[in-house]
Amino acid sequence: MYRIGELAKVCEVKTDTLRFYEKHGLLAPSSRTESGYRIYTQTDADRLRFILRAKAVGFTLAEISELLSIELDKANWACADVKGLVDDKLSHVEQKIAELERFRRSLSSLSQACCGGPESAEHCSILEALETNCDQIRCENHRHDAKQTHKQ
Amino acid sequence: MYRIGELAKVCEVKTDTLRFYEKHGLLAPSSRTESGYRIYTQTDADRLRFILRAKAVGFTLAEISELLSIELDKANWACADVKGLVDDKLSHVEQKIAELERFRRSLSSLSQACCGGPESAEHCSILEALETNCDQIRCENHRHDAKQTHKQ
DNA sequence: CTTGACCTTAGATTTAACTCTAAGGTTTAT
DNA sequence: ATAAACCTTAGAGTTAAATCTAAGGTCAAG
Ligand SMILES: [Zn+2]
Ligand SMILES: [Zn+2]
Ligand SMILES: [Zn+2]
Ligand SMILES: [Zn+2]
Repeated sequence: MYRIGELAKVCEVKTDTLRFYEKHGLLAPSSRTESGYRIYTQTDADRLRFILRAKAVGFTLAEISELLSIELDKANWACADVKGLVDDKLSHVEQKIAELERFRRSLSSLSQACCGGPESAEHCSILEALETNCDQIRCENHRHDAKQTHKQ
Repeated sequence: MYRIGELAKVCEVKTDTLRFYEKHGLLAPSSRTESGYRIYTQTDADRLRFILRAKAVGFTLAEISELLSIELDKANWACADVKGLVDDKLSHVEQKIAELERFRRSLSSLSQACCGGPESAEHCSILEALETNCDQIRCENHRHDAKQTHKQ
């Protein structure tokens, strides 16, 4: 039996978070004291840990709600249903990774094209790429107009 | 010279977006008609394309504001400043990718541990992993209690 | 001269997951 | 018995980047 602050401490979340989960139907305390304080049982704590593990693999709270309703009524759901949720999430995550990979490659090209030195940005390859077309980044370092080479 | 709807069309954004960029200091039309309609010049259009290219490589609008203020006053900024913005963004993107990669690996393990069949989820490896510890996923397929093997 | 496409504004709504605030009641220890 | 720590509620604020709404003004064509 835990009060909200105790459960929050053992699970390393804030009391606000537990009230938020309750408001959103993810986790309600099994009972209340006469004065209205929330009382969580071990079962409640286990449910919270389920939620936190699901969060740790990337599920949103809406998805976790689905998982919890399956968890509470396993007999009426199939492995296919559970795996479906996981696979949907997996492909979503893979899509997001692909987008970020595109960002990473573009940024990396931009970075490599710029000397990063103390010279004026008037001829910075990064700015030039953004002015014209990011696909056409000249990956060799740009030259600043002065005859002197870049300071190292 | 474009009116808002024309510029929106050639750059494939919504008029709402252009008004939003104006409200947030990213792009203001060079003038207005007597009746208040926005008039964008070619320079304005170029600035919009700069913004859109920067978005395409992952910069937020706040970061794009910084880039734009450098772009408008290149002589007083160094390559180092520009490259710094790019490198900060790059490491941020890499961090985000790393997190999503952890999600991807966990989800992939979960997916592989589940038969995905029409059998009851009572012994689903995915749910068991979320109940106990996601790090200890048995990657061989679980067995359902019935003697019959899973339907293919 | 009216229809329809386009434009104006300010402000509300969306999404996700909290986080914070204000104003007050309860428990526990000293 | 009083102070500190804890609890309660409803509701507002945060972040990012739009997107939508309402109520109304402008302009070209037929
Ligand atoms: Zn340089
Ligand atoms: Zn440079
Ligand atoms: Zn199965
Ligand atoms: Zn399963």
